[in-house]
Amino acid sequence: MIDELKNKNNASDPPKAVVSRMSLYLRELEQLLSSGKKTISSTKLARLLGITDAQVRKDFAYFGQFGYPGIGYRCHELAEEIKRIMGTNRIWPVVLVGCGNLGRALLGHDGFHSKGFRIMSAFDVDPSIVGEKIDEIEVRHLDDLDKKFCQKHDIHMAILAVPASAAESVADHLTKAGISGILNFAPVTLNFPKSVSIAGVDLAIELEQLSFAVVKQIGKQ
Amino acid sequence: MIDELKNKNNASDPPKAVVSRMSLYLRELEQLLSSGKKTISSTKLARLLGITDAQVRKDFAYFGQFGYPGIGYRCHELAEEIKRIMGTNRIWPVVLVGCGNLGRALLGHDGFHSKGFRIMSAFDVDPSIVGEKIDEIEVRHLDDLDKKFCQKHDIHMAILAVPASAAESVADHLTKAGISGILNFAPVTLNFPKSVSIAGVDLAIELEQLSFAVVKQIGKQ
DNA sequence: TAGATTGTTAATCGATTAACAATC
DNA sequence: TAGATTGTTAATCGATTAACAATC
Repeated sequence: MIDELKNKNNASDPPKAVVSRMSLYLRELEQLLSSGKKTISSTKLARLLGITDAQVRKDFAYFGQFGYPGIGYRCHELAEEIKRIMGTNRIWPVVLVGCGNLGRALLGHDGFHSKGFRIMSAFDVDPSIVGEKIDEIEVRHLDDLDKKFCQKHDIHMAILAVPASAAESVADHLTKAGISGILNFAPVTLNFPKSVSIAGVDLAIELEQLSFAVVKQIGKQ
Repeated sequence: MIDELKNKNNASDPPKAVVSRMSLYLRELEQLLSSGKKTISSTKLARLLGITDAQVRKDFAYFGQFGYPGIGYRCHELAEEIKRIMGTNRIWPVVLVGCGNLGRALLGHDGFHSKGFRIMSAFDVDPSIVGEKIDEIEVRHLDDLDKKFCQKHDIHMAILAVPASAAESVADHLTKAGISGILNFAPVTLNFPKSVSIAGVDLAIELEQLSFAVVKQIGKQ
């Protein structure tokens, strides 16, 4: 049936919300492992995340069968499966573009390292910053970040921490260099073909969302 | 039980996804305004965000009627309405807890300031950091951040940039001080009563999500 | 007016939840 | 075996989209 084909084709393309929760499951599993837990049930994992047990099982079902009826999930095994699914069962070299306030903090961010992301080079266009050494990494000029560089160093991802006004043109530069994943911290929408994946993090918007919730909360008092 | 029913039926409680898009609309409107645009149609606004025009109109409909048939939306007016809805039509004093690498970067983050968020005080527990001055702000000991302090300075929100291991207990401290909104950068799930709103930003997870998309993309080649 | 565009209703689509046979 | 828990199907719930009368 046509519907069946549609469903099958969509099955290899899990909903964004599911993929997003996979990272949360992994984060909990790492914590469980570090506290010595060997197995976990969907019910308990769900409670940790404030969701339903059915959702946990359904989410995993998009990718395979990882559990043991009567037992639950083996934490280590499941964590490894999720890493494989997410593509974080390897080391990813990453570049940072924009070495201002935020960029510098990201350079030294521990969390990246422990998930296997290695910022192996940093770039800027400001002559007063280019050549500087930050955390053992010498800042290079953005011009050096070209197709040749990305191929040589197997670079597929960039962290973009430039001012809003520069974001679009720098992102364009990155895609021309062959980068297909951009973590964008500039407060702008980047409209690119879907062969380039863009994750946007707008810190001020996060606070704004909190403001909405807080106003609602204060109103209740 | 009655409260639960009320919440479910409460039309004044728009979906999270809608609230999240309101911030994106506002961001686009500010850009349109700065480029001199006076009005914008739902179709054009939708195109800027890669969504449908119907969704734009439906989203606004949760909060009221802001458009003019035949004309569209007046950018300035709509921006002001969204600010009012989000609660960012005022200045919010905010505190920062955790003055490490990331915390320092957040202290000087321009984006917060332009949305009206003012980090008016910073806290830590490390004796080698307490007393230090960062960006004109003296770091105080977390013990000083109590109910009295929050009431005196009208503090409702905190930015949490402490290590994962400390996050839960510090967040607990914050809620006891009367804070009802926490922007959490620690890579842990914080389970709190819903009278406390928590927005979590896990930078490593953002890269992990990108990894998933990039692996898929590379596979297609 | 004629063309443009909103606000809203109904239809569609997708995601979550409940239930339970299968399994260990 | 008995109790626990998965994987999956069907039901429910919610969100998005299409369509169009109302409006400027």
